[in-house]
Amino acid sequence: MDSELALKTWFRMLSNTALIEHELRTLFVSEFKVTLPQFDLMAALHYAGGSEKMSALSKWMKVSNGNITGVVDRLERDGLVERQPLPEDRRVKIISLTEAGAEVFERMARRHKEWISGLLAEISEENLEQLHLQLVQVSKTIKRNIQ
Amino acid sequence: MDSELALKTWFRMLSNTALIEHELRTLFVSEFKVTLPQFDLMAALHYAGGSEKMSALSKWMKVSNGNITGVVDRLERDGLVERQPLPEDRRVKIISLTEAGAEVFERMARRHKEWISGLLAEISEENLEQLHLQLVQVSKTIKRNIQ
DNA sequence: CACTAATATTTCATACATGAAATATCAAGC
DNA sequence: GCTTGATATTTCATGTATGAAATATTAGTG
Repeated sequence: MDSELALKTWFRMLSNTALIEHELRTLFVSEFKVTLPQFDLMAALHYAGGSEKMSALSKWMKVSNGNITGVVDRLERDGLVERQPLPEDRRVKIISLTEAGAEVFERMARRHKEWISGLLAEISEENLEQLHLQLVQVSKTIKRNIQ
Repeated sequence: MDSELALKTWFRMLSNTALIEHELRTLFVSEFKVTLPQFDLMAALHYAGGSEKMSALSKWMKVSNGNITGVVDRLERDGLVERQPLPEDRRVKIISLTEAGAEVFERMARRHKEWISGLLAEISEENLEQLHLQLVQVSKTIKRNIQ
């Protein structure tokens, strides 16, 4: 196995990801004053049907509990999400999108999709399909080699 | 152009990168007590021939000046790099790997390559070659669409 | 030579990110 | 009912990250 090729491929994957992330962060902040982690958390809430426990967010987003606390703090301060108690278990906090948060999220999700497809626009459907399949394979391989 | 496919491909690229980065971070910290950004900075110094100006590091690593200051502070504290003045321009600081830093870097670079090729081990040479080529194309496309 | 521009680095306020410790609550078994 | 252990969240110390302001120095211009 050619470990130089593996390394080159990894560096390219890393730099592509960094480029796109940097661009997305800039766009989100300038158009919505929302950071990427904040958008990710709102997306997690959206796909969970609107509300979720702190611990479930932490697991889903694969970040630490402490991290979620901070991101939710700032989103709450900005009126995009709210914390509610769960009567039957007073340890739990339920986080949900506020009305304003849900409205902003819809607009952000639409723009996000436009931005991504804009960045990858000139890649042919066929190539993109093939790339996606390969990335799925890579994902399986990595997961096998990590556990 | 299928923007759902573009989005799926992006998510897969992002999650693969996050998985590998997480694994590398864990391995670097447990085996060398060095963080990923610290390794990256040492790698930049190594490939620059051993020493470099702060501003050149910032440009090369595509991070802000303030960030470089902090990473260098901690590497200096741990004895892996040192700051030296440049007599002919007293604004400049030259950062270089110490003897200890260079020695540790050699070991880290070797392990890094082993880890990456280990993670991607079961991917055939042919598939890896193809993936690399596609990622290079993606890189060109993105850069065209960002400027 | 004095003034202004530009360049190099650090400092600051803010926001992530981690893992470990602290706090609060619940659940199970005696 | 009380202890013990598990679960949920927050707090803390540390290390990235950004962009803007502050500082120091150099270079260019009248």
